Amino acid sequence: MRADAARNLDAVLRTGARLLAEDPSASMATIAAEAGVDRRTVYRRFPTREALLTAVFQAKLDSAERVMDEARLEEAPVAVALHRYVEGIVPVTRRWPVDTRRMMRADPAARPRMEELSARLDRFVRRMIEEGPLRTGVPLTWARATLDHLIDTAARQTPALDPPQAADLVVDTLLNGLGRR
Amino acid sequence: MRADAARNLDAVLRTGARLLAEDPSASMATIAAEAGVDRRTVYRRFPTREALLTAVFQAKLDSAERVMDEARLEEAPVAVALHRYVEGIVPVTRRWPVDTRRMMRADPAARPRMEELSARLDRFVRRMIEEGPLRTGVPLTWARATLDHLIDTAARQTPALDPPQAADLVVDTLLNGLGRR
DNA sequence: AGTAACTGACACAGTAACGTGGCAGTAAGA
DNA sequence: TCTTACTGCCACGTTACTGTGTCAGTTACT
Repeated sequence: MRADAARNLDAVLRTGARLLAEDPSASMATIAAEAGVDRRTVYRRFPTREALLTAVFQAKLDSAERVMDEARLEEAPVAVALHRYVEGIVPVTRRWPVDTRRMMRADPAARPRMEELSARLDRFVRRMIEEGPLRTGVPLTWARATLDHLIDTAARQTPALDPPQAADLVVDTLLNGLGRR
Repeated sequence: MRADAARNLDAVLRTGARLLAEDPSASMATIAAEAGVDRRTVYRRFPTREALLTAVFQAKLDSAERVMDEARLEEAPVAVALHRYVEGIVPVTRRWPVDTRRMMRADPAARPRMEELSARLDRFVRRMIEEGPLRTGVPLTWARATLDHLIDTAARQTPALDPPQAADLVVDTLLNGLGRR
């Protein structure tokens, strides 16, 4: 692929992710314009609107998977893996702000992969409960949802924080809450 | 207004809220069908699609405002007000699951009212920091966002929990986190 | 039981987005 | 410098949704 083509492809993907995140019904024309590219160029890379969505989701899933691998969710000590995962996933959320739930509805084909990642995270959370960091009584689904939302909040609401700082904040809030100790 | 008309109106509003929450581009035809009502009937109550959106938002804002009043956010002891607010707002979130952020974009006219409620909640969170429950160092925006998201999670992910239980969970997680103590 | 309000069904024009075809111009890379 | 991959632009048919008109039929309330 030629260099300019690759540049355009990347611009479309990223712009698409951004616009679709804040308005899922953003038109192909709008995305193309915002990416500084002709509408026809978008259609050349992605035959249908759905294909573009799929590509965006794939990109997000790829990144998330890589982060999980590098955090060594399955083997590393939980405390270490947790911090590393959050630190890695925050930039991914910022770069691909598309909503995961909507993603699954819009592209059923991505579901199995999505659920694989989700299950992996669930196993990690269970490990956090069993091996110490998390209280024993806490329901797995609640812990999981809380972790997801804290990450989301840190990624979106506090763009000023760099990933390590954001990870500190998330982990501390998850473990200790915001109350006086 | 006749009784059947009121029933239909309510059905349309609630169905609209539900469908629009999971797909902001849900068509009037879909909403009408799901509410068991003719498309024309919806248009009789709400001249435009936007009018329906506005009505849904108004309904949510009305409920939220009432909850804040009843929780006496400004006067009651913070611990009491917090629990009462969460307990009251969880059913509101469940009944009107529309996303607040998207709401503001879709209906700029609702913005001032929305921001008034938001500011009220911000003042309450500040009071929580000053008067004890929350740690002193915690940034207001982070505390606020965390509270909002915990409420959201409890309302959506754990439909089995009744409002008091959900409030217990939210408050405990907010103050103490999920870590071992 | 009678009246007025309300509803459902079909039909219609207007608009916006999707996806496609063709072609001249431009810029990357040998 | 030359080839060719790539782009921008205009035009077109198709589909889906919005919003409106009409009217006969039904249902709530007096």
